[in-house]
Amino acid sequence: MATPGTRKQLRGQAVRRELVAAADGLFTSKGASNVGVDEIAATSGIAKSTLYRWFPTKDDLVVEFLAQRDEAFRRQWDAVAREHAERPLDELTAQLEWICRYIASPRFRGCPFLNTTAEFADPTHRVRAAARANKADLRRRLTTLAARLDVADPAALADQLVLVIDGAFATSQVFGDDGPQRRLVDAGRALVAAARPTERKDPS
Amino acid sequence: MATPGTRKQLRGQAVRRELVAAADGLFTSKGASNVGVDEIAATSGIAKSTLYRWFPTKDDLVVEFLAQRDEAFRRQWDAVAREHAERPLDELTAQLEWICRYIASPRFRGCPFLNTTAEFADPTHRVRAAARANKADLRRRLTTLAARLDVADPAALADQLVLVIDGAFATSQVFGDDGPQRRLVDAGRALVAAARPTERKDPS
DNA sequence: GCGCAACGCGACCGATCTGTCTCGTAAGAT
DNA sequence: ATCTTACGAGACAGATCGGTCGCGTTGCGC
Repeated sequence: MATPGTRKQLRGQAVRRELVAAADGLFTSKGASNVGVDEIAATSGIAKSTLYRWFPTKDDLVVEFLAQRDEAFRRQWDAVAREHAERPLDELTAQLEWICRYIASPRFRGCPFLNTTAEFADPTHRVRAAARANKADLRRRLTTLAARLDVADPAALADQLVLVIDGAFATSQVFGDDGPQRRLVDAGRALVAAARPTERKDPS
Repeated sequence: MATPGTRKQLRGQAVRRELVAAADGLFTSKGASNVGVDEIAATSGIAKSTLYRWFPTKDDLVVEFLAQRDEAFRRQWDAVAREHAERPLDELTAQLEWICRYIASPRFRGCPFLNTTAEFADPTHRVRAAARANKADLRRRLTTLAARLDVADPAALADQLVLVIDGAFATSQVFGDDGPQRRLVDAGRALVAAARPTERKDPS
């Protein structure tokens, strides 16, 4: 972590990044359990023995892949949140909009956290725990965001928003580009509107 | 299919059912691609050579597994629909309620159609097509149901309902029993309420 | 300039996978 | 009673998997 002094450690970190980058591409396009370690080594141009020096098992590589995806997700979320600090409804709309664009981007092949959860059947597996951490974080963020919208039950609204977001992730892989995920933003705003106590049409 | 005359053909159908039943249990608990053909043969008590007589490849068995799950899903949906023929909002609530109970049942290990979609990365694969058929059918049923609720855009509401349903399926595997899937019925009713043009609190 | 550690290359191991084949047997059709 | 056919048991083939090991080479630290 903190300040690697020597050049060798720097190079080591570069090797790690290269490995995770190659693994990310392959895991994303083919599914983590459908990618062999040899293929990752060949794609990254890094020997298999070197790979196993940095990641003792393939599962470690999968966990690191998810950790980096998780960090990217949180960074993107924070960046959007910063642009709509005082307007929670606008922030929610913006968050749903970039998720929608993210799903529609050609490189997207399904939410990596949901995909690995489906691939690894054992709920106690480390990969499942890594995926769960991301979704728990999303749920938490939505709860604090819902609390800033004046609704009766913020936790309930947050969970409903989790449903439409993960639903958009999941269903986008079943149908193509014309799937129900296009209604994500509308669905989110509809849930907020229904959760509002009485009035209507009043952006806060 | 139609009337197997001889006793031998009858026995053949029984063997098929036995195989699919064993495969269903294993595919559900461990994931289709994490189950070997030998294990299915051992569990069902049927020789592997016999298995390959009825299902030329393992993929055929997975497709049949999905087909039977699809038929069971449609039968359940139809049965619930029949009980609420003239009250579309009640029907939707009832449909979401049994899906919620279905997810909460101890044997449930994730929607088989979403699971196999995540496991088989190739969108042109037959298993993916079988899963897509089920979800397209669900989308169609929701569209006709939404059309009976007096909303401006039935197709839009149907897609939003697909999001919460598939979201409940997906997120239930990430979180445990206390996941956001508990809000499925509330979410569905909220989407309907928001899609209604003006009035409020009026069950039709 | 010397020595150590990281790297590339690739053989290798044992386990597991899908799918094939052989053979002995038992049950149904005629 | 005979013939046919489905079945069980299990060996077998060919491929792929995760992971280990040894060896030659290169480059950084001292």
